Amino acid sequence: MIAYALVLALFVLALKLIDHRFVTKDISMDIYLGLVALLFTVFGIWLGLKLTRPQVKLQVITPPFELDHQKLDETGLSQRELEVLEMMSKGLSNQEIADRLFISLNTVKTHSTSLFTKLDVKRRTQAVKLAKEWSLIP
Amino acid sequence: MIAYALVLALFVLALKLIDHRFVTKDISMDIYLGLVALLFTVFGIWLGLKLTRPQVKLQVITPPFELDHQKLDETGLSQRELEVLEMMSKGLSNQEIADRLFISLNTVKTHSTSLFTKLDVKRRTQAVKLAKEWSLIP
DNA sequence: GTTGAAATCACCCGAAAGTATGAGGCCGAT
DNA sequence: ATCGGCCTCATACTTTCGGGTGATTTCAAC
Repeated sequence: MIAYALVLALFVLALKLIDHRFVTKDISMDIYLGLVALLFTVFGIWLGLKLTRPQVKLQVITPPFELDHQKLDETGLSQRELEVLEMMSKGLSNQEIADRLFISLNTVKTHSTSLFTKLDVKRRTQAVKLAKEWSLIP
Repeated sequence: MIAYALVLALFVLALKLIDHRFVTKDISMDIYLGLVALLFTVFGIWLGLKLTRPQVKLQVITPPFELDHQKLDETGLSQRELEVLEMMSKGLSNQEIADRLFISLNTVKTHSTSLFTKLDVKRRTQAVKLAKEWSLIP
């Protein structure tokens, strides 16, 4: 605030100086006006930048997850398989997944096996890693 | 460019209009100057914003991984345990980790067990998930 | 010079994960 | 109507994981 007031005062001072110099030398009104306009345009640009720059904060944004349908189609994963995969990524065991999905442990194993085949991996940790890289899961 | 020229022309026109109106009415020079200054300050602000805004591109930056030493100390993980954890996150089996680290499978198991205890998790998938959230691994 | 943390390894055992194979029901497409 | 994919489940088997326990060595710190 004080800084802005000071700068403004300086400008006004400059204005007055130019005023006197030009008026005494009887130079055309248009040129004088042009100078003033130019001066305050520059001032405006400076002011605008000063006011908006701090607002542009550098911050790391975590982009919201969005499923890559294209990649999903490529893998050929079914809905159920994707669900199981997602739960794996949350660190759940096969039994916990079975319980949450109201299906048997064996069925979860079947899904996981076929899911591993489609992703061409051998372990759930690999599957999760790959699925994240391919934006199949958050 | 053309747009800017047009806007500038408009401003000059407005200036002239004000000029005529005020001069004919014989209003004080200071007020006239003040108005001009204000007008061009606003113009400057607008111009400055127009020119700089497009430069501020919205882009998602993947921040380079940096280990959170603070969190690492909190967990009390040893160097070897961290290594094992990192390899787990790459989807490697205990045997593969043992081979890459030139240690026995049993030793890897020991490390993983103590690592699970320190992170308070039960499975490697949970450990990997947590470690990522805590910036212990990329 | 003891103490303690870290790293190494071993053995056992049960639990979980993963493989192989088969099978039944459902549904949409040819 | 039959064919294929999906979902479901089962049995049997192998492999991997993880817990428990104990031991040795090294190395730095007190």
